[in-house]
Amino acid sequence: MGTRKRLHLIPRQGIPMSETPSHDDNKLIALRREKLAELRQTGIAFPNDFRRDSLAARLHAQYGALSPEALEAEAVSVKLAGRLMTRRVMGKASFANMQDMSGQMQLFVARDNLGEETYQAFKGWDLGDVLGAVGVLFITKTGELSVRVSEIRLLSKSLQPLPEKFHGLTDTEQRYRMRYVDLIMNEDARRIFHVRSGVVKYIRDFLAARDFLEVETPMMQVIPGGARAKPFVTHHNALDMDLFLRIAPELYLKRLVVGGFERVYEINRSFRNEGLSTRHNPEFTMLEFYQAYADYRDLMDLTEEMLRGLSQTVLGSTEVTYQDQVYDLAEPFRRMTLLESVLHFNPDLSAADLATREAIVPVAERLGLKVADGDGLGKLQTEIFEKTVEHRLDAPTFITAYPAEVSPLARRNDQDPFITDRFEFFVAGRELANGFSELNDPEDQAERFRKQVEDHEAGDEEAMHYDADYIRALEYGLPPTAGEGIGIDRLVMFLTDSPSIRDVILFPHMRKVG
RNA sequence: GGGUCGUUAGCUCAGCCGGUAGAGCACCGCACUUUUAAUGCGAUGGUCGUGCGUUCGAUUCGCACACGACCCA
Repeated sequence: MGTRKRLHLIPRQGIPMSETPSHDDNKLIALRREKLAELRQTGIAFPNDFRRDSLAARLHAQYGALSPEALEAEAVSVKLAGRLMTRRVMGKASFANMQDMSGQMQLFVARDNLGEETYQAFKGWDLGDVLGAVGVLFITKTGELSVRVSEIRLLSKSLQPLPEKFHGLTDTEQRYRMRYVDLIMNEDARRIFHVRSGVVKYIRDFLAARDFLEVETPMMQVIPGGARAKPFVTHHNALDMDLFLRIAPELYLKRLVVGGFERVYEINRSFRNEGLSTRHNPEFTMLEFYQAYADYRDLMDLTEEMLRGLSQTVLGSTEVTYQDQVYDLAEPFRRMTLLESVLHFNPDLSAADLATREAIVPVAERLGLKVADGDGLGKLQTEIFEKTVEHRLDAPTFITAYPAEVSPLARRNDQDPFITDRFEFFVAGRELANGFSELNDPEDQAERFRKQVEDHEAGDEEAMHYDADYIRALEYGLPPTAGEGIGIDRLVMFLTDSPSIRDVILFPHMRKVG
């Protein structure tokens, strides 16, 4: 019971409602509870009949630039609602700041405008309380747009004291566990999730304008497919069967292309049963889209256009600052093959070192990679790429020509069947996107599934399963198609200068409190 | 999984060589009708993450555990 004093802040685990103590040993909360009890006795403690007609930010935009005289002449009446954030009491008059979804507005609250009784009540309210205020706009002698309040009411009593007004809530653990407090206190947290919403909206608009159809495919799957990853398992009671949370929507989306939805996309969660880090959350949001009669080159062009427009629209600029580095998305993205990039970043290696399994094994071992008997040339090439190149791909770069061995769902290259028509997109040393011309040869796909099953049986937990229904779908004929996945969380990290994926997920996964 | 660091008042943080803990904000009281980290005066608030050890004595030293942050695989 080590965190006794933290129980006020961290939600209790496993305590039934009925056992929740009715008293608080914290004086601040106890005092607020007493005030609430008094409210219950004198009337409706949580009224819901106040209607606002204005938002703080809109008023600043509309009236903030007016002269005090011009504003006074307009006599603008407003009704605002929001949370009391600060208060400066100077005897019979006070200033306060109220925060709504758009921003903050200063209130001038004076006894002579409200009457003694309401003014005393106002002084008894607490920071964090939700208020409704009616009044007239004016500009203070220090030049701040404010409301001269004529009526003010308490709408929701806040029992929990807010963090300190100047520093806010800074402890990362508490920010993630109690995101609601983080959002109340930290402008930057609000900004990130506004950007995130803007990113998703832009992508929907971008794809809708190009005739893509948004769909939702199963998140609970009998056969988890579409990626190399360990799935979560859950259980369906009525059917008495295990189901997997999806690791990717890919195979279902391609079934829809078979069905004639020639341009489809989905933006939603996938789940991968791997460790937590600043780059991995067990559930993450991915955009996947598929376009018939297009190849991976078309998608590289589309990706470039989308990211450029996205940055311009959401951030107002194609220049993105991430961790003190500036990336200009207006410049053409670099393109190189996987082998070219390995040679570029490993000047001591020659093409011959990477050309055969015999030559590459000692290279891999020298780099500290574990080489298994089943690892072919393509897998080793890719592992060397991941180890020596990936984190150094700073400027926006498409890497192409991934080996077929590590791309079981991608179409082989016509000239060189060892590689596939695939790319991954990197910026700031991180993979943001993965796309390829789809493998639509059902016999080749069946063969590659069989190879995956062999790997799985040999102990590779991430290897894919054989999906017979997907093969049957391909046998009906998948048009030549290209598809791509973009990690929305990582994209938002990049656009919001967030070092951790947890900064861009509202409720990131945390270990439960002891 | 390994390493490093952190956990002290509701929040943000000090706390030296081991002697039962301080500040600012918030809260409470008083004063104050244009403040904005309001101001002035006064008061309250602590199982120092948890457990075990060393010691006459542990917030401080050691070990284990919990949670978190960063780095590595």
